[in-house]
Formats: sequence, structure tokens, C-alpha cells
Amino acid sequence: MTPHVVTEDREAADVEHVRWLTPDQQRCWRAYLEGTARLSEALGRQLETEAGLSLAEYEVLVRLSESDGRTMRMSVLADSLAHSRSRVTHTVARMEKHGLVARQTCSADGRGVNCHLTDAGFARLEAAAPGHVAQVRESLVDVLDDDQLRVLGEAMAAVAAAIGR
Amino acid sequence: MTPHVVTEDREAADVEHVRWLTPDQQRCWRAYLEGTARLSEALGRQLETEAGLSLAEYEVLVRLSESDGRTMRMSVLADSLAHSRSRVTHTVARMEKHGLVARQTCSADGRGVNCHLTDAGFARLEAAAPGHVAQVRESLVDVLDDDQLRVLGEAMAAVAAAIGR
DNA sequence: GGTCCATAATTGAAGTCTCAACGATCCGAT
DNA sequence: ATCGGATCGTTGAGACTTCAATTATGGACC
Repeated sequence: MTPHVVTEDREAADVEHVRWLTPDQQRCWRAYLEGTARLSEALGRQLETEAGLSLAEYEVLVRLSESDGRTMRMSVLADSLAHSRSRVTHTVARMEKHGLVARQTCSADGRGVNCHLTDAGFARLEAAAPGHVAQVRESLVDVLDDDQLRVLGEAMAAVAAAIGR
Repeated sequence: MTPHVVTEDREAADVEHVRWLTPDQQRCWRAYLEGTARLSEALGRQLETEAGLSLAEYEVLVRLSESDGRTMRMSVLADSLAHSRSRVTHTVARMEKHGLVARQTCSADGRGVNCHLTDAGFARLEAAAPGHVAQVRESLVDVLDDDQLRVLGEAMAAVAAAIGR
């Protein structure tokens, strides 16, 4: 974010080479910040109140439900979510306490841990999914036309690729 | 997010009217989730390590630096950031402890509180801004072409408007 | 001028995430 | 074989956010 006030009272000298954002870029960036803040707030609230799940927990359920044997290595889960390993450890620990997943040591690699979706966890996902999808549509997908959504997806994929080297 | 496994073993009956996401929509939505996760992580880490500020604190500094008298009402600050009032109270309390802002009761409205940017806070912003802008460019602005960035901004503005009723 | 309700901001507890440090296991090179 | 570095996952502390309850003030209405 470029606080334009800061750009003033800056000497014409050459000590600073800051490429501040243009006004157009600034508008886009701030719209992004506000949009993501409101969106994650809306999604989190819907899931929490209607399903008793955090967004992070929901995402874990989804990944597991789609994987072979409904089981994933902790590290694969973490990479797939773009969450830190520590974060996934904490999230999964909470979910295990509630019976949504079960952890078992990995036979192939003594260091690894397999995270398995229980039937209760799958049922919880089935119950939560319709309301969550409805919220995603209401707040994002149905708000944009096809082109906007496509470009948004391409742009964020490029961002993810640029960061996740 | 639509766990496609859930869509199976669903009866052809009419009890459920869930409009699941299409595969294209699903790809966009997941790209969005991954992109925002990686981006906020990258921005937060840069600010924390190079300036000792959280992104929320930085945003507060920016808003205050642009406001008349470098002062804003707490509620205006909260609305402007799309953050909850409680969150802003906590953030500002931490910042006040570090001398970046000062709070004073509002003369016009006995309930209100004015948050003022101190000189130390302004100096901190000046020091932090170049590195932050560089990160925003490297991770987002310079990764996208002008059209992508423009559409991204428009889309997120539409999302914010759809949610913030 | 008193009642009622809306708004402003704070508080503390509980939940979530980050960070750095750790123990354990694997693997390649010697 | 074993040394040493890399990977895997966890841990606990501290930082940050949310939620519900609370205090206090403002304003409308009669």
C-alpha cells in the first residue's frame, strides 16, 4: 500500500528508488484487501455458525474426502492447502479431538503421519457443504460474470506460482 | 468448495437443490484460496521481519497518515479497514503501547475515541513502506498485466459491495 | 426530564495462527 | 557402519482474532 503522504516531502535526490504504486494500481490493491477481508469474514462466519467448523477445518475435510482411501500424509495436506505444517498439525489435532479425523503413523516412512477422514468427519462435510457452497456463490461466484471469475482465477494462480517457488 | 465425492451417492430425488460449482468455477475458487493464502503469508512475513509490524498495524498507520490531522475515530478506522471494532481496539491498544498512536476521547461525541498517529508512528510507516510496496509488486502487481490487475480490482470491489450491506 | 433504544468502544476468555526449538527418522557419502 | 545433513511432524509460548458481555453516551419520543 502506498501512503501518498509519504511520497511527498521526499527529496529529488537519488537515494530512494521506490517504485510506488500508481493510483490505478493502488485502487486495485485496496479493493483486493477489502474484498478478501470481507469475503473470508463472511465465509468463516457462515461455516462457524451453521456447521461449527473453521474454514481451515473445512478445507482439510475436503482434501481428505477427495484423496485415495480418504487419507493423506500431513506434509501433503499442508502443501496442498498452502498452510504451514505447524498450522495443519494444530488444526488436525483439534479435529481429531472432535472425532473428525484419525492419525496413524505411516508404515512406509517412520517419520510420516497419515491423516484419515472418519465416517463422522465425512458426514460432517456432507452436512456443511451445501451451506458453504451457497455462501461462496452468494459472495463471489454469482457476483461476477464468467470472464471476471476466469481472470480472477488466472490472476490468483499466477500470484500463487510467483510466490510458491 | 465442492467436494465432488459428496455429489455422488446423492439420490435423484428433489430434496436437495444445491447448485454445486462447475469444474471451471471450482478451479477459480481454489486458485483464489491458494493465492490469497500465499500472498497474505508473504506480505505478513516481509512486514514482520523487516519492519516489526503486522499487516493490520501497517494498514492502520496508512489510514491515519492519510486522514485530516492524522486522526480518525475508532469506528471510522474500523469501517475503512473492514475490520471488526474489537479487532481494531486490540490492534490500536498494542500500537499505543509501542508509541505508534495515541488515543484521546472525542470532544464532539462523548462515546467516541480519536486515534492519532504520533511522529514515531509516522516515521515507522516511512521506514516500512518501501519494503512493503516492493513485496506487493513482486508478489502481485508486477506478476499481472494491466488488464488482469484491473479486472481483479473490479471483481474484488464487486465482492466487497455484495457483502458489505 | 425520564424512558427506551441505538451506537461507541472496551474487556476478557476462548479459539486460532506463527515462530523457533525440538526429537525422530531417513538417506547419501565416506 | 556411521556421520551429517535434510525432512517430517510436533510442541509450547506468544501474538492475533473472534465472540459475547459490559459500560457509557447520545438521541428520539412522550
